[in-house]
Amino acid sequence: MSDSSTIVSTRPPLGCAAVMMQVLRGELRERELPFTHQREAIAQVLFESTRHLSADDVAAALRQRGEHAGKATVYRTLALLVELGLATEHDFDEGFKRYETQIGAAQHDHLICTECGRVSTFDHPELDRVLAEVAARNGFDAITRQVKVFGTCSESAACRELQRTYRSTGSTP
Amino acid sequence: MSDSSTIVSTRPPLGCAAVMMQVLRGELRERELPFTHQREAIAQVLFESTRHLSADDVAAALRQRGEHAGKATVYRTLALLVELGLATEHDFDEGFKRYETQIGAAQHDHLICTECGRVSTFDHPELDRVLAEVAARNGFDAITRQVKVFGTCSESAACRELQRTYRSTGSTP
DNA sequence: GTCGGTGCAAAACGTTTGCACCTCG
DNA sequence: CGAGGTGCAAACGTTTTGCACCGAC
Repeated sequence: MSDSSTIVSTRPPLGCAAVMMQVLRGELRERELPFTHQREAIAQVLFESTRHLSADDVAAALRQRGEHAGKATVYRTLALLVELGLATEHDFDEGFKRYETQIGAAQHDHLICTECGRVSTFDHPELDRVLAEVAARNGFDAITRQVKVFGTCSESAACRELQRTYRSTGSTP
Repeated sequence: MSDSSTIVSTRPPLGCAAVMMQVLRGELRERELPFTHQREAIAQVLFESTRHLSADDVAAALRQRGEHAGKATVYRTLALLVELGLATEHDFDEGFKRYETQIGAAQHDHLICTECGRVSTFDHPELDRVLAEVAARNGFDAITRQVKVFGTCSESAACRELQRTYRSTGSTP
């Protein structure tokens, strides 16, 4: 078992994209919804990416591949993927949403650097336990959760420098 | 347009509006920023409220008190309060932001009912410990966090009914 | 008196929608 | 062939901004 709460700049895509695409195809067939070129291209971009993509990022990635989809279609398709459980939507307080492949039912949470914008993920088993306990204690049926820790990362020299500054002055930005 | 009718907070009404106002006055004086009527009125509305207010809610509350502030001023003042550490901004995925008085440095987290919109708060000491541990392990300096659990509450009969349904079918919305 | 705040309207922003046309199945 | 998807532009709702005027200190 690997140490899951270390910085993994993202999930390994490995052969995942192909598998996810098969899942998508199946979900669409099951619902008798068409598997269009645009849906394939947009899903491909998301499934192959190791980052959290905005709708704009997806459109740009398509352009770079020589493909194209109107932004309405990008939004509609991303919403569809979320609805099918193949993607998750995140709001990192940037004024827009980001999307990420959702592999299986596994939840993971985010450390967001307010300096450089890097987002890293972690997964701590105790967190699941604690939140389940809180929900139970409040008669609450949890469906999904969002755990975001904002702060300063130690990935770049600039961020480490900032950490040193904050620590010595005891201040926070 | 924001629909404020559904959001209820379980945070106990504190008689600390006056105290918070004093803190605000002090912070402004320290920064040599003027303590205007609008700032006072907007802060008063927020400090006296036990709910999570949208900018629109604040404007409406002002109107009800016979006061007035342009929406630009409302937004600017709420941003100021956040910057001064006297308020926090929340995004409950409604398409707009909500604001809440921030008392001291205490963090608290939210259970959000996706059915009725009720927002309740919780504070679990273990959560602090777990998140601090995760941050430390990742060389991350945490400044603030957001923990949101979305699901179904048991406050109303309708929500309880829904819980029963989901439990028996094993499905999630 | 001076610097910043305020109000209004207009702009900006990400996102959604209406509608004619196209495509998958 | 028909249900549904797509593209474009226009609409949307929230938030921000430009600018002339006003008010706190």
